[in-house]
Amino acid sequence: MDFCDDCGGVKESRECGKCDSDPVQREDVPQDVKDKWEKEQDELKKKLILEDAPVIQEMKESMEHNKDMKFYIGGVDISFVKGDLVNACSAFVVCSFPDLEKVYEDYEMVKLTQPYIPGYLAFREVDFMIQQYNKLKTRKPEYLPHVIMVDGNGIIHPKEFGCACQLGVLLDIPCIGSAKKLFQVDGLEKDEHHQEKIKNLSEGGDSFPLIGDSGRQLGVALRSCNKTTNPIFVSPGHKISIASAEWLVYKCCKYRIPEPVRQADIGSREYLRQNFKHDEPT
DNA sequence: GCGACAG
DNA sequence: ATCTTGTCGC
Repeated sequence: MDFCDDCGGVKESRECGKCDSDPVQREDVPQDVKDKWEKEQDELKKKLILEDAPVIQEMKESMEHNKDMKFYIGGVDISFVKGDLVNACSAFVVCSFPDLEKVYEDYEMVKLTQPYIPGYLAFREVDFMIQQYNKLKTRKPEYLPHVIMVDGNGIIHPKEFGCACQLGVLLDIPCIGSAKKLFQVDGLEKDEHHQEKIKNLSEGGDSFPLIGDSGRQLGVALRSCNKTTNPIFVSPGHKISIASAEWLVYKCCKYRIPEPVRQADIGSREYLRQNFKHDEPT
């Protein structure tokens, strides 16, 4: 029996929608949906700001001058039920900064209706995050985050408008993308050149810029702590510069993944393990 | 045409 | 995204 390298499931079961050998079975997304999404990205991109909001400067100043101001950083992530293409848990957590204590967490079962298409992740996941942000805004406004970190990319994206950009623009607050794998866009490659640069990241905080064929820098590959050599890929989502995004993400890393996102990841998996039974209560 | 393709 | 087991190292 064959197993899928991507989802680990039996190939014939097509659990991840990707491991089928029969292209006819593949859920081809209508071209008009992609066209619609592309136009929406173009529209939202007009509002994109890649400069630091005042609060980002405040955070830096507070750190540099030992003021003891407290800030809040949000982390969002969605965990899935294996073998279930629809049910998932969306997490929104808030950590204090700079101490990185979890001060708020919200988990919600959601139904993923839109497919995952590289380049259009936001259309699959961002609505739930906005929903949970609004819930937080109503119920615990004292914990509203000054910045949100997203498990995905900001401007490291074919249109320089990834998930973190879309969330940032729609909420109009600073957002940062932190991805575990390099999205190979604008000529960015994980070739031996790239691997060599990774080997040269000798300690936590080391990084190298990700500059595309266009000559534009889209983000950085960051060794986020000493415990790992495997970098994360950081790019601004909205209202923050590349340098500040890198700075803030590094400040949030106790482990490889920035703490707010890591807590959202851990929390949502745990929530599924305890609350999800194999027949969803409508 | 072929490979690549965040989560 | 999801699964799995051990293994190596601090």
